[in-house]
Amino acid sequence: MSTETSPTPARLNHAAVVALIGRDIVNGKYAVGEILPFEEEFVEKLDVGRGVIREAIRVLAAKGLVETRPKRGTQVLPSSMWQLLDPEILFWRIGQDFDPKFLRDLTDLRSMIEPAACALAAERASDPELQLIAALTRELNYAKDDELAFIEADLKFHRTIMQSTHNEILVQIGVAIESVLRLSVEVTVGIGHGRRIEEHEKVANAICNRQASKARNAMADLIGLNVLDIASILGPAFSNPKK
Amino acid sequence: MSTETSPTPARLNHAAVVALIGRDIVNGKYAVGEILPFEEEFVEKLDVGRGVIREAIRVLAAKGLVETRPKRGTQVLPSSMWQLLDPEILFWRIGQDFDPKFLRDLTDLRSMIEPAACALAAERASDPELQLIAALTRELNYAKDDELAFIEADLKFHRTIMQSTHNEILVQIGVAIESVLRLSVEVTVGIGHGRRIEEHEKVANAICNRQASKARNAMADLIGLNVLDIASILGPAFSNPKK
DNA sequence: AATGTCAATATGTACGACTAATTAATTATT
DNA sequence: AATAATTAATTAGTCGTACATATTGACATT
Repeated sequence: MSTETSPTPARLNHAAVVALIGRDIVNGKYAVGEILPFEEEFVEKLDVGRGVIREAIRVLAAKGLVETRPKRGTQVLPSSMWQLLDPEILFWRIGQDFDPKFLRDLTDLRSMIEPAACALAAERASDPELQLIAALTRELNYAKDDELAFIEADLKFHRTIMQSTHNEILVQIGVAIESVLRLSVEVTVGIGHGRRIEEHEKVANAICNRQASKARNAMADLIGLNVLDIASILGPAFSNPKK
Repeated sequence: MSTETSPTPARLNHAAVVALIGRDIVNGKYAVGEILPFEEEFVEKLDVGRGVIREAIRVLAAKGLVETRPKRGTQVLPSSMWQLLDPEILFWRIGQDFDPKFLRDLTDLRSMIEPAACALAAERASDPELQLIAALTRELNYAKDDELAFIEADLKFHRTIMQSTHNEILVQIGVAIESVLRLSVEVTVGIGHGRRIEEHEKVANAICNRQASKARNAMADLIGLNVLDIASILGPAFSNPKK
């Protein structure tokens, strides 16, 4: 039995290396401007072939995290170059801890995008999409006692609105925003969703009646609630984050 | 002399391969869901090593364009997975031709982001940043006869506002929408910038006096002008693009 | 002090062999 | 005949070495 403990130390594959180094960069273990270890060092430290390291660094470069140059090595780029909305980078940043500053940035974005998207959806949504939105508000009601189902329905509600704008870019930003959204739902677990459901219904009704500005305002109200919820958990660090 | 015609056919490097395949994907030469040629085929067709192909495909995968799996090959992902705001992807799409649909999507985004960003900037901008914004409006005036300088000053004006929100994500989105911005400036070359400068001054004044909602409205007006300019060039295909 | 040359070095590329995983065809089973 | 298990074929994944290329920094030259 003891012979089975480590059949082979489970060599890292390319994706694991990307995550390993990527996390260390976005979390500041490697400072901006710093040259990170040379290929050969990674090769022996992680016990993988050089190709794996190279491909991993290529991926990081594609995401704007690093830049490679002969003789100088691989340098960490300023964070203004990072593709912050890239799902992986987002995951590395959110997964770790909730940097209040970054959370506020995402909330800013959400406050700009979602209300405006509701207005667009009210104008552009197809009839089937409107029906889907209406159906989802009902589903929210059914699921109000099942936390997990409620969260999923909530997320799908917002996602559907984004899709109803018929704007590829907005759909994508919507996916990025989902992490804040999920947080704002999760922090309210157990305190009842009555108010939340009401607000969702207002949004849905406005969209389905094609009242653009009403939909915008309703969503702004909804987000306002969420922001209060988040702020009550994170305290002043969120509303007024350290620079 | 004839021996010098082709010293070496200038082998493609990794970045060139990324651009080559990436362009073909975003422009639909490889359809969504399609399996693109196997590594070995690229190797002989492009006359490069297998590592180059692999690294290139890794980059494309990092940008969400493709997904690789053993035995199946490399498959083009649905465009909802593409990192549309990635500078390279943006360049491949914009550089080619102006897809009216995509242009409208970007304009939607701009209409949501920039006015709200002006409001934020009015609240959060530091004093030096306010001075910079003021200085840039003056620079716009000086440069009104030098088209190239005018465009650069215009872009820098908008960029500075984004930076004044102190929001990393907005700065990045700002960079992404710069391409539409550039277009909207370029289409008006030669017809005088008087009106445009006026509008910029309104925006700048509102921000510098920390009047958030006034700044929001001024920027919305400015964008409204730009949209009209673009629509007048592209015609109905822009305002009401084919799905 | 400015410029040009050269050697050191880390990334860039190539090639060949092998591994691993997944699909599809084949065979065995019910 | 339909279904499940087995096997074979294929393609991405990895490794290792050798060589090419480009950038840097030191040194020498003007």
